[in-house]
Amino acid sequence: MQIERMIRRFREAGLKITPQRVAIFEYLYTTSSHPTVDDIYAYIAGRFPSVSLTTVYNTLQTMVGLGEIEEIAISHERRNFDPDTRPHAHIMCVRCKRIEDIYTDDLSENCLPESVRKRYRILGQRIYFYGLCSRCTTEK
Amino acid sequence: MQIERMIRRFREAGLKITPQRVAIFEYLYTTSSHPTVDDIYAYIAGRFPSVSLTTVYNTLQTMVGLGEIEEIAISHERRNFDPDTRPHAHIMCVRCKRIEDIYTDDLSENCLPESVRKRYRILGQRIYFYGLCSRCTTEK
DNA sequence: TTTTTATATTAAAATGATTACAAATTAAAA
DNA sequence: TTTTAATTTGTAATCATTTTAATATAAAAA
Repeated sequence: MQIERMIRRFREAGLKITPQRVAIFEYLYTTSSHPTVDDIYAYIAGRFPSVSLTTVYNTLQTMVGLGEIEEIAISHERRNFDPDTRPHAHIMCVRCKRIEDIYTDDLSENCLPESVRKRYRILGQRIYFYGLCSRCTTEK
Repeated sequence: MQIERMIRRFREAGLKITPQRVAIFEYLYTTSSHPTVDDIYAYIAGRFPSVSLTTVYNTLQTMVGLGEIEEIAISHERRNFDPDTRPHAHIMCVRCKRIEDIYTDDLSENCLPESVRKRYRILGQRIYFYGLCSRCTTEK
């Protein structure tokens, strides 16, 4: 399971397994959405009332560093995290701010001209779509 | 010229043409790069020492609202603006943070499956690449 | 040209997100 | 069980952005 995997990855990196960290793993791999720091903090605080935001920030940063979760920069308003590291795109409703995954053939590689590819060591890519979801199109 | 166009657009929208706003237009359409709020503020402050950051924020927000400039969400660290509204992708060097334009055939439209397209009114899209530029690959 | 008025600018304070720090706690090795 | 290094916590500091209210000004009206 994903949580076991993260525990193993942390151990391998010489990091300690704390209940707070495990709770963060559980939240990330149990929620299907794309939580913000506050989403995660709210959940963890429900189980560990004394948890500090710093712990959440630190753990997320460590996981990003290990390549186990990704930061989604689709909006400057919020910082969302994605525990799914398979290549995929995202779409955000500009009204309700909900983010959805889009799995698709990886076309964007082709979009990178040789002239650019020559001058960079490519490390990653992101594709974001913006729109109005059906619910927000109907409501006024 | 682009600056005249912006003046016209502001007039049409019933907004006033102030020297501070014109200076911001000039900076945006004279610099080829992707300035941050602070880049713009630094330049304007050189010409109007008493200019306030609020004015820069307000003007940029108005221009985004008019669809004349775009916000680049390539990184959470910085908020970059792009006066080029033609569809194009961006690549950022993760070390020196420089952002470059990538003009390419619009492939990413294909990447949006019918099932998603049906449920959204699509308003925009962004493609970002991350890499190490040649300069940063060499330097240590 | 002068007066008027609505809008824009400014400065300062408020807010919100993130980071830094030092003391107390704890996981895990010895 | 003891030890030790890493982690957590709470607080304070920092940084970006927004709000607010008073002042200044662009542009329309006289």
